Amino acid sequence: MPELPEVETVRRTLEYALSGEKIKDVVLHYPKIVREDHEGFIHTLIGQTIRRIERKGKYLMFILDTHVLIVHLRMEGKFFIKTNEPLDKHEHVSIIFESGRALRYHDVRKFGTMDLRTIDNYLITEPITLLGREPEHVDVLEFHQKLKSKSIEIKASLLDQTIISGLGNIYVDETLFRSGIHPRRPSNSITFDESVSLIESATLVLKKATDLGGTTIRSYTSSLGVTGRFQNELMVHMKKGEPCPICGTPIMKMKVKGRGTYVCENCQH
DNA sequence: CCCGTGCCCTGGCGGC
DNA sequence: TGCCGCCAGGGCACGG
Repeated sequence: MPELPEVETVRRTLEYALSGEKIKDVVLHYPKIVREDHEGFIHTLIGQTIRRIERKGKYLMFILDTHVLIVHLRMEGKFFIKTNEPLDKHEHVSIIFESGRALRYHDVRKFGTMDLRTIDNYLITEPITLLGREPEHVDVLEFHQKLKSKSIEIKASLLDQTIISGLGNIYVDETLFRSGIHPRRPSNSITFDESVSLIESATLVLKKATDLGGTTIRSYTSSLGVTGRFQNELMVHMKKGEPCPICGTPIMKMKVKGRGTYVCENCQH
C-alpha cells in the first residue's frame, strides 16, 4: 500500500524517466479509474508534455503544459513504462508518448483514481485542498488543537489525511510504537508533549523509509521494479507474535478503525 | 458538524 | 484438486 515514501519513490523514478515526453494518445482500458468525463480527459491530455512530477501527501501530480494529472494509487496502483509489450490484464490506463513508449497504470484492485485540473487551480481545488500538512511541516500547536477536538481513536486521526497527510496503515503503526502511544487512545487524551513526540516519530519514520526507497511487503513493488528496503526496519507492523524490539513482549495484532493494527501492549499506553 | 459503517475490487488463503 | 467464503484497506458517500 503506497504511502508517502513509496509515492515519493515513484515520483522520483517517473520524473527522471518521463520529463519531456509528449502525449500522443490515451487509452482507458478500465475507464472507472478516471473520475472525469472520459472523452474530455483524453482530448485534454493529447498533445501535452510532461514538464515535471510533484507529490502532495499520497497524490502524484503530473505537471503538463496547461493541465495537471492527479493520481492516487490507493492500495495497489503502480506504473510501468513499456513499448510494445502486450497489455497485462491489470493495466487499466495507457498513456502513449510520441517516443513510442507508454506509461501503463496497473492496479489489481482497481481502487486508484485519476483527476484532471488546470495548472492554475490544481492546488486550490479538491482533492489537494483536502490535505493537511505532511509531518515534517506540521504546526504542532495546530495539530494538538485538532486532536483535542476529536473523540476518535488516535490511529484514526493519524490516518485522516485532512489532519496530517502522508501516513497510511504501516507508518501509523510504526509512528505510534516509537512514541509509546496505544492506537486505541482517544485523540483528545493526547497531551501536547505526546503530540510533539508523534510528529517527531512520523517525520523520522517517513524520512528513513523514503531514504530506503519505501517498504516492499505483500504485492507492493514500486514502479519500474524498484524495490524498497524499509521492510527490514519495521518494528511492529506485520510482526504478530514476534518479540517487541524494546521489551521482548510478543507483538499483538488487533483491529482499530477496521484496520489490521500491530502493537506492543507493554510499551504503548 | 461529528462519527461509524459500508462500499469499491480481486487475489490469496483457510477450510472441507 | 476445486470450490466457497472471507479478508486486505484509502477515501468517500451516506445515515444517525
